Amino acid sequence: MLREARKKELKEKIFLQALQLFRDKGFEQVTVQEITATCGIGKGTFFNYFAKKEDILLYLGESQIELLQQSMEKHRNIDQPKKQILHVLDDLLHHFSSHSELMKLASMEIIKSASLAGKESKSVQQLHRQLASMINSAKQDGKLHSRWETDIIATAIVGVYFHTILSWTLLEAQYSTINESFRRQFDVVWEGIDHS
Amino acid sequence: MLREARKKELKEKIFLQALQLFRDKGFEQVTVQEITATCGIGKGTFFNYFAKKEDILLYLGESQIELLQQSMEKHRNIDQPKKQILHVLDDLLHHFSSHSELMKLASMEIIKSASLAGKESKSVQQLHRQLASMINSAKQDGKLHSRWETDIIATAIVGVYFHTILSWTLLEAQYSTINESFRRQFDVVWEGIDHS
DNA sequence: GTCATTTAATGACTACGGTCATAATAGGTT
DNA sequence: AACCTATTATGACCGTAGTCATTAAATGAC
Repeated sequence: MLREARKKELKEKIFLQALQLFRDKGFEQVTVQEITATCGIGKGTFFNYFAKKEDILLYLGESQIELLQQSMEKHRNIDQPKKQILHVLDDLLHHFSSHSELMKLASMEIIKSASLAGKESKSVQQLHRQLASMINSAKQDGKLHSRWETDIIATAIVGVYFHTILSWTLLEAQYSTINESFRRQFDVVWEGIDHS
Repeated sequence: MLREARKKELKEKIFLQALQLFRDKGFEQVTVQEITATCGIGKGTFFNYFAKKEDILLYLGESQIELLQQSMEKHRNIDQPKKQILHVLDDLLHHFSSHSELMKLASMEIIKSASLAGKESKSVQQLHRQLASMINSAKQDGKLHSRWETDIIATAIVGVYFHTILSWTLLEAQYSTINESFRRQFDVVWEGIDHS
């Protein structure tokens, strides 16, 4: 149906224009009026695509899922599960670092909406799911021996990852610092996971 | 000066009335009008004391500092630094648990404002400082031997603590679960800290 | 007590996020 | 084409956070 294609196209347009404006002027300084004017549509139309202004940031978080999948594809043939997961998460961290200001805001919104809704956001769920799938494969291929259930392992890793992101937003550190800190934390956690 | 006393008194009144209303109806459902009406003052007066409605939540976070100091006093004479710190942080967690809804919101605001301001909030700074002071005392008394600088140790512990808080807001878990998880994480970190 | 000055209180006003009833339009049906 | 229905666009409108010029009050000097 053409309808669907148009809808998605317009949503993408609103999303991209909004991001550009946010980058230029900062989230708070951009009004919904401004976004819609830039897109050549009426103000009300915005809210047909995003329930709240903040939802642009949630969508940004969700759009990282694509990146995640690309990265998993890229590192599909790495043998050691630890290395594989580390590479994937490092890709995410790296991307995060190159758009840090907006990504920080997006993280806040993801956490906030998750804590208000009492359930995890789409993007966190996805990360969890993809990690679980990597871990399961590794288990089945005999590359990982652990007494923990896959879900528990995935949760632990997501926890470390988010802790890293959070520290970053708080400490305003460089990518190299954060990455280093992440690796150290990951080492500790992995030691508890892998009983090979 | 009487001026100062009155000011503080009114700020406290606004703060307490606002908290009560937030608890009754939820943060979003309470208007500034309502808060000021309950206090018998004009709407504009609110903003002489708190720059934003959200700042009530930040103030709530800061008010935990008192609790922190009380707790440190209470456990001042515990010999082992590990036990001492664990007791203090457990007190904080426990208090957090008994006002969890508001404290979750407050945590979000603390993190948010910290990430926007690019620096840590008062409450986080205080926690860091007090931990550092405990650690330093322990070092000087020969009760703790570590190759790490005091600040690094304090940062690591604050990190674990905040990770715990964050997990809590995301997972909607019970106090006992969270507390258990915190102890485990703390054990791991402490192992890296203490080289006695 | 009176005047001057600093500080706090106030509510009309502004700007923006979000709603909603209505208008426009696309797709399908005959 | 003519009509009907479901979907999308729209901007007037509403409620509220936050501003600000003005008023009121407190403090201090003489």
